[in-house]
Amino acid sequence: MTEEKWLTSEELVAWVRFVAVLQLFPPALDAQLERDADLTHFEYFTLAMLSEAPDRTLRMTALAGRTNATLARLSRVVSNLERRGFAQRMPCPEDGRATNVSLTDAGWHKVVATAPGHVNLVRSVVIDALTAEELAQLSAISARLLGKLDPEGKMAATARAGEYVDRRA
Amino acid sequence: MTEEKWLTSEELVAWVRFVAVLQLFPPALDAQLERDADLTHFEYFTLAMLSEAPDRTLRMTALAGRTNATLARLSRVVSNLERRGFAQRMPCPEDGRATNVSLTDAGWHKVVATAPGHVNLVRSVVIDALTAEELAQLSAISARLLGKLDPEGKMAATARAGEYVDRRA
DNA sequence: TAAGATTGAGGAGTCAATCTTC
DNA sequence: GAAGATTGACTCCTCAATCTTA
Repeated sequence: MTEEKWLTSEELVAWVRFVAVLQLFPPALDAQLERDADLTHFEYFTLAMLSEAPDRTLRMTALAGRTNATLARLSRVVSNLERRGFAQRMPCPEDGRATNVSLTDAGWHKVVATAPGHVNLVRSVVIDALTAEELAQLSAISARLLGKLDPEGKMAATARAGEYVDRRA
Repeated sequence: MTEEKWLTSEELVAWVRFVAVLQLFPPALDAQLERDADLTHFEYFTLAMLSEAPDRTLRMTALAGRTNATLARLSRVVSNLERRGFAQRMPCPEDGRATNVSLTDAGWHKVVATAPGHVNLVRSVVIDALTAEELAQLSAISARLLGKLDPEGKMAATARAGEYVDRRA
């Protein structure tokens, strides 16, 4: 407010391009997953995070952190996944206030069946579109931005990062 | 689908970090603008694009391109801006099918009053958080991604990129 | 028939209020 | 009182259908 500093033209171009990416990328992720698996990207990401957890189970709050979501949003999405048979809620034995969410067998199979097609999209739009050097730069830049967007690191998705590991073998 | 190629661990970390940015950044933009100006980021961006246009006027389709939005979404948002007195619709004289949207004086003042605070957010989260080199890398990487996300370049926001120029003077 | 734009219906997200357990 | 989680009310977005003009 009191700064009165504007953007140079290079800064401006960078920002407007980046905003366009922020606007166009999420719909592209949703489109592929809804078409091929009838899942939003957020639903897929939620199932993927559960599939990586011990016993394929997490508390609501922990899952909210891994998916960068509010508890209110997650609660509705989990209800929906539960209705479709992909997830299941149970009271947490250790803390009566908490709720545990588990991936069902059907949910596990859903992730396994959906992952390859989704990875192909990620490869084609990001991984293969950039040089190895650029991808490393994107990774570093994202880490810096997350430092500002989530200073306390509550959103722990970054830490584990096992979303797309190969589950065959 | 038929590729069966998975991600290396470096690729995975880069992707999960970037997804977190995609999830956290838009809410951060909305929060600042709604708090300080009672506008969503999309509404602000729409007003800003109009403020850069000749006569502060654009056809709906052109404005949809500059804002990376569908016509259906834009139509509802413009109705809302019109109701609040920031924009105004008029039939296009040259093409009876088309609609022109203009920024009103109130809309112009709204953009001018809102821009400084928003620029401060952009500076603090992106511009000042990155080195000059990283910002240039982000710009180049964004351009590459847009090439995949919008191959035909219909979303023309990138081309003009005058969103945040200093309008004093 | 296609292009430009709008709208109805339904789904998804947000904020604030609420309930229960710690 | 605070933490964990859910829900009601409202807004926003999407898809498909529709209307008008070219």
